[in-house]
Amino acid sequence: MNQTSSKRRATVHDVARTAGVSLATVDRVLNSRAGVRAATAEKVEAAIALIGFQRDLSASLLARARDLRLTFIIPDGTNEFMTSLAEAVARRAEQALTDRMHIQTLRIAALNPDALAQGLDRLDAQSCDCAIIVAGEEPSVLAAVDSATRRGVAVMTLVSDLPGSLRRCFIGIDNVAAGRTAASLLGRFLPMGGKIAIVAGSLHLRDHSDRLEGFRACLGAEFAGLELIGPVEGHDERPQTERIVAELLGEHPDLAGLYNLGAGNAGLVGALESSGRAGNIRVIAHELTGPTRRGLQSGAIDVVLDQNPDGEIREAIAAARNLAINANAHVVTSPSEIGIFLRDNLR
Amino acid sequence: MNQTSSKRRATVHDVARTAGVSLATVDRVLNSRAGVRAATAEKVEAAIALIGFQRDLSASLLARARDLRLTFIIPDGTNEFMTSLAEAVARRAEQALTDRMHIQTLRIAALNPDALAQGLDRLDAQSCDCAIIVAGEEPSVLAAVDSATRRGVAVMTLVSDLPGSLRRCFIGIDNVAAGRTAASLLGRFLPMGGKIAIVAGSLHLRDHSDRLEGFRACLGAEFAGLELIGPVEGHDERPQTERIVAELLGEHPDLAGLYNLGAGNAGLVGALESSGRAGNIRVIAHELTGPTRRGLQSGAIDVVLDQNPDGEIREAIAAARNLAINANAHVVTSPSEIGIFLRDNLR
DNA sequence: TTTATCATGAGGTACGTGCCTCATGACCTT
DNA sequence: AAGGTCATGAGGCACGTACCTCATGATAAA
Repeated sequence: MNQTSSKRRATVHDVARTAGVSLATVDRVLNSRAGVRAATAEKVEAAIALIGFQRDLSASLLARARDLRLTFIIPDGTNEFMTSLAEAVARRAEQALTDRMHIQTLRIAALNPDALAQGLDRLDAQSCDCAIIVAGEEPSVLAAVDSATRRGVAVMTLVSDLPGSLRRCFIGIDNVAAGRTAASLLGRFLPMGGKIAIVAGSLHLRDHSDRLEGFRACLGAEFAGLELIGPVEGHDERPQTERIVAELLGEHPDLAGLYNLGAGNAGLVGALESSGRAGNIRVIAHELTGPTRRGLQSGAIDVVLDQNPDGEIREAIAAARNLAINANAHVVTSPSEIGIFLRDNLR
Repeated sequence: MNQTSSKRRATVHDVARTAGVSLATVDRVLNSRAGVRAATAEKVEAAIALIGFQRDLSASLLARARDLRLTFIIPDGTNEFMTSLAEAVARRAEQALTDRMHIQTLRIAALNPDALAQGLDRLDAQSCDCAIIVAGEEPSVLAAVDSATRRGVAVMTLVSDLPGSLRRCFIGIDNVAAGRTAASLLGRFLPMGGKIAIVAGSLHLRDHSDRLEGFRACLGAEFAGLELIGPVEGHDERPQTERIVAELLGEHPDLAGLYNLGAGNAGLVGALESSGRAGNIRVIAHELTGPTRRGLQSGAIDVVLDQNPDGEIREAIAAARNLAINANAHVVTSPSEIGIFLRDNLR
């Protein structure tokens, strides 16, 4: 049974006493100011490690009379998932004020790596402690991430990762697992076999290709009785997706299942409903947004795999606070949970 | 586009100036100390509302040189879900120290309302700001919750709610929705119909009866081709559950699906595996624990519906902080997300 | 040796809030 | 009118950290 331990939390005073130096020196080390010999700095570091000192972030922010400043950079445009991400940020921003955090959102033209890079370039350590970005893997973006990191602006990736960069951590789901999950559900939904079509946004997007990989692997290994059609690309846009889904439906009157691993779900639902076959085909899509929600309600979509924007934003904010406490800590973030929604557990 | 607003956050000084009173008076109102006329207090309240003052929790805790103290009361025993809840609390407790929160866990004999009530009775406002409890609906518990609330210890319910009490909020999933979700999945898994058995822990537990209600409603409305057997009760214990599942399997050689809405999943998996029919029956269970995880891996269980202990604990802590900022605020908490796990998206 | 440079210590103020003491003046009671 | 009660104001100290100035002593450069 955990009893209330009355052990006092270690403070800078304790560090000073343990290291045998003055408060001023501890302060210089903690805030990496000049004027400390390497040997002295090491004594201080050792004392910190010994007594397990952890900077009190709140007191620190209070003393500086400033907030922790986070900047979210989220693609602008018609993608409903990005909109809901931005909304989740906004919701969280209010409460965060209470914890001395100032959260700013930048919407930047989707699929425009240079615009994103410029946005990152404009951030400086004086006005932003941490940037959280949703970005594709492009050279100019990678360069901007590394440059921002070196300027003292920590960068975290959201939804889609940038493994080769200096980003401090990634917040998002395991998209390979998401693809496997879709396959595993569809496989169970169709115990007698049949044709399954795959629709993607663009296979140049890492999350999309990861989902495809997982989907194929699981289907091949566990549900050999299913025949795969596609993938065909709808570029995450409503009209294109509607057109290609309509074509698929026309070409395959016996289509049994459909997996849309990208966006453009308004088009997907539109095509299904005007074909008159909504409800007769098992359909799995991604991201709980207006169109997918309506699809679930009407029965056109069976299952939606989701990223839970609110959870990811919370996670991102928590990670940013940890970074602020210990700038060179290795931040560990486990992939967030994949949300699975049916009509019956809509939130 | 949100630009960085340089508006300063309102402080007690601003409240004093706006209300035309002194700092001391504002302080007396804020901390409900005596010696303020009703009319004056109202002026202060009005000023607070006008300028949107929010107490800075961190500074407040700092000034009092103390932590926010939370006590989790979680049933002790063999129930693996409760263990994982307690583990989630422990994980969170470390990080919480950074935010000046001290988290204590009390494990109390499961299904023992009087022990729980005594535990609550022992908490006083001097040593505990908020209690978060997992409790069944019993008169002695309800009384203890109300008494604790009146003593100044806020109480929140976790997993299972106590609607009639003075508890400040409930953190948990919508169990009726969980039941509906199970039915909806099983229905899609068995498009050709068949027999489905229901196993419960005890229908006197509110969460169990809620799940049953949702399951039946959805099945009746959408999947009329399925025949329902049970519910039979296994009292959340391994041996009893194993026995009754073995009996069910024996009596129904054509069983197509099984829904265990309670615990005791080690017994469920054991019975399925020793019958040799694991994998041939679609099985849905609750709570991602050791046994259900193994069941998913081996294929004995198809889907696990989960409460996500970590998420619920985080939610509870956030709600407790809000309560601390504004003791008489109406805390709104939406039901947490129902986690749905297959072998393919295990975390 | 003298001077410059540097590492370090001592101590102050500030941040927003809680909590304390003491003084002042208004009102009520008799 | 004298004494009492009560609401309120003024101000200080504390919490843990940041950041500043100034003094002191050590070491290196001239």
